[in-house]
Amino acid sequence: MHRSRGPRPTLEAVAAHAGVSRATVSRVVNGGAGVRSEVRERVRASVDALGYVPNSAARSLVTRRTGAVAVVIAEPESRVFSDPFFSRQLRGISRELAERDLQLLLMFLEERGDSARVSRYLSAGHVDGVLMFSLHGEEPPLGGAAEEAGLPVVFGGRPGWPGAAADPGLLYVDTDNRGGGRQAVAHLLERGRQRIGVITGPLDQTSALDRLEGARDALAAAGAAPPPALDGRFTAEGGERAMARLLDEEPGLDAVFACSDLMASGAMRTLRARGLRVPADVAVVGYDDLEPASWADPPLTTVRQDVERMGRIMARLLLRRLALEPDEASPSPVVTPAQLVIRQSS
Amino acid sequence: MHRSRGPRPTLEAVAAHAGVSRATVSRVVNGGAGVRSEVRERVRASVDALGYVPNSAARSLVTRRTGAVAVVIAEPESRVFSDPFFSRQLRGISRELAERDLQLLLMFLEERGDSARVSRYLSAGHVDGVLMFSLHGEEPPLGGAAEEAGLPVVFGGRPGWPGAAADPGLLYVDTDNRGGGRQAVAHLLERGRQRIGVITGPLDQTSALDRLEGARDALAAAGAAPPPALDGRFTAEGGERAMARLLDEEPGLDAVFACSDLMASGAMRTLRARGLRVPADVAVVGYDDLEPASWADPPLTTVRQDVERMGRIMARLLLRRLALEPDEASPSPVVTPAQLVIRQSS
DNA sequence: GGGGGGATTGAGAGCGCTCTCACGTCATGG
DNA sequence: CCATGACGTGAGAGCGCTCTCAATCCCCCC
Repeated sequence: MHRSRGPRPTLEAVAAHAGVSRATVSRVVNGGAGVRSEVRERVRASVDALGYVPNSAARSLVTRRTGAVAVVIAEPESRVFSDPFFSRQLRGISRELAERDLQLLLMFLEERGDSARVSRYLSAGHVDGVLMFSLHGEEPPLGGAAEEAGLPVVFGGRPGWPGAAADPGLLYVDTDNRGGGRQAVAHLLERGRQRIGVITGPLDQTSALDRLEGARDALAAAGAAPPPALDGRFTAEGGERAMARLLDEEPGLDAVFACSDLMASGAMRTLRARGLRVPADVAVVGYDDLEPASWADPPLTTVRQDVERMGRIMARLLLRRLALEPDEASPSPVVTPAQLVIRQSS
Repeated sequence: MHRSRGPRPTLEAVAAHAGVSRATVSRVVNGGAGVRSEVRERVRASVDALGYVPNSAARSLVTRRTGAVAVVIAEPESRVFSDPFFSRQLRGISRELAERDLQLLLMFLEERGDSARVSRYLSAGHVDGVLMFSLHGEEPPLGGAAEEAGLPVVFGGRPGWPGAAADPGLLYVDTDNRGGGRQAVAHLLERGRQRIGVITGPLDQTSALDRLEGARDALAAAGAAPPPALDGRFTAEGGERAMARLLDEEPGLDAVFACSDLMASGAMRTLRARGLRVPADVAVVGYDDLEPASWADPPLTTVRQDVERMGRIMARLLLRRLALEPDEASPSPVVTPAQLVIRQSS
């Protein structure tokens, strides 16, 4: 029913067509409360007849709402996409936002100049709120810019910069990385492994650090010494190299906890290359439970986190900050559980 | 230098601060042409002092430009993210857009209702153009809505709906799937394989269809019969099942071309389960050259496509449509090459 | 039958910005 | 010395929408 071509119809045009005022059309378009049903139907008919769609710029000029939320990822896209962690989280976010008819705006913060660009964008009022993934923990990245612009922010993953822990207004969603690390190593201990190595991620990320801490917790609880640990940089190649060095440095090693499935896959490559059997000679536990983890040979024991749910929760926290979600209590950070999935590699 | 808190400063405020008119400030903010350098500097100083950032809603209300481009993916996010094809393409797109200071707006079109939502969003003038991935080929998905709203659209992948081929205005970027399929199978033939099976993707996607056609081309060129082909749905499980059926139905099978690496990984699982060696008993070629392809055991021969470049090209085509990129010739579809990467699985 | 009150509706004032035009103000050339 | 531009600047008209506020209408009850 769209009268196509020509300039898009405005409220004014619809009003004229329906024989009412602009205000009335506006009311109908925005829910139609307080308009006689007869008039409402007439206006709706005109809207359809003309193919009217509200101009969002005009609308948000006056409402100061954009109906969009930015997801800022301060991480190279390569990492983001090679790591299903983000994808799943994004899916959760996107689902949650879609339900509220909010748009998701994805922004990558990769190179130096990007920061200024993104910052400018956020300040320009394109979005109502920000979900931020900033994994490298040095300093509050764009938090400043966003907050200055009065935008509510929710972080994905526990922020690691100094003072973050002390900031009561800081909102984030994280998984229980420490608990996950603890479970992984406790499991290896249960299986009777004696010398357990850890392949960690970059320790400037709280997730990497927490998993290592969890591993230490488990060993400490069993009265064992802290494990030898090497950084595998969360990549397959890093895992490969770290495994090699661990084997060289710890001759009796009979188990390894790799803090990501990617690193575990690299580690298994090294083990295979050296003729070591998994799990007979060396047991391997990963982290993440990516899909490929189950294809590995042997299928990988790993730690699963409900990442999609984390995404949803992030979105929900933001919505509460935006006060779209009426809720009495002021929101606070959320940590979701991690769960060991036992397969054949351990 | 930002005077924070309080309402954000407007042009008016900057004008007052600098002692000039709103128009002059606007000129300075938008490039500063035609303003005496002395005045320009004064205005710039005021902008800094007040921390002025233009209100994008107000701006695009009058300019009818938003500075944003939507990427619409008519595919479940699960698929999108499990398939690095998209991620890389997105990276290319995002890079290209970032260089032009355009924002990327990612939208998934997953469930039934999403279509209306996205369509509404596009019509609402939130974006200047659309990059659309619509793989299932039945009908022009949102093309209608976008075009009706006067938005330029570039498709990722050759659209497959009836009449698409005939539409001269249709802009898309694709890889040479047919050529890739041809290379894969030609390679297997060169290796002396006699009975080659194909595990295809869903044939309602042009990419899947083209790869199969390519395989047929290669066999036809060698004077061989068309290959047995089964749909593996572009998933690892599908590949597993398809491989099993192929083995059952084609006893002498000594090679398989799986039209995606995921399916190849599934196929290899089946082969391993049946005690068949790769490549001694059955050679395997995949498609995509995902990172995990090289971790496989043995590392997977596959077909690589420069996906990131495809993304960049898509973005560039759109920019030309938007006339941001001055260019004499009217843009036309682009097909990028595919390249066989030989590893140990064949 | 008249008054009160709630439900509808319309008029109009902006939201913050861009852009056209008209209005100086100088430097130039006849 | 004045017409002629070129250049710089400001005034003001919207862009399309929301929202307040006042006007109007209708219905009910005394």
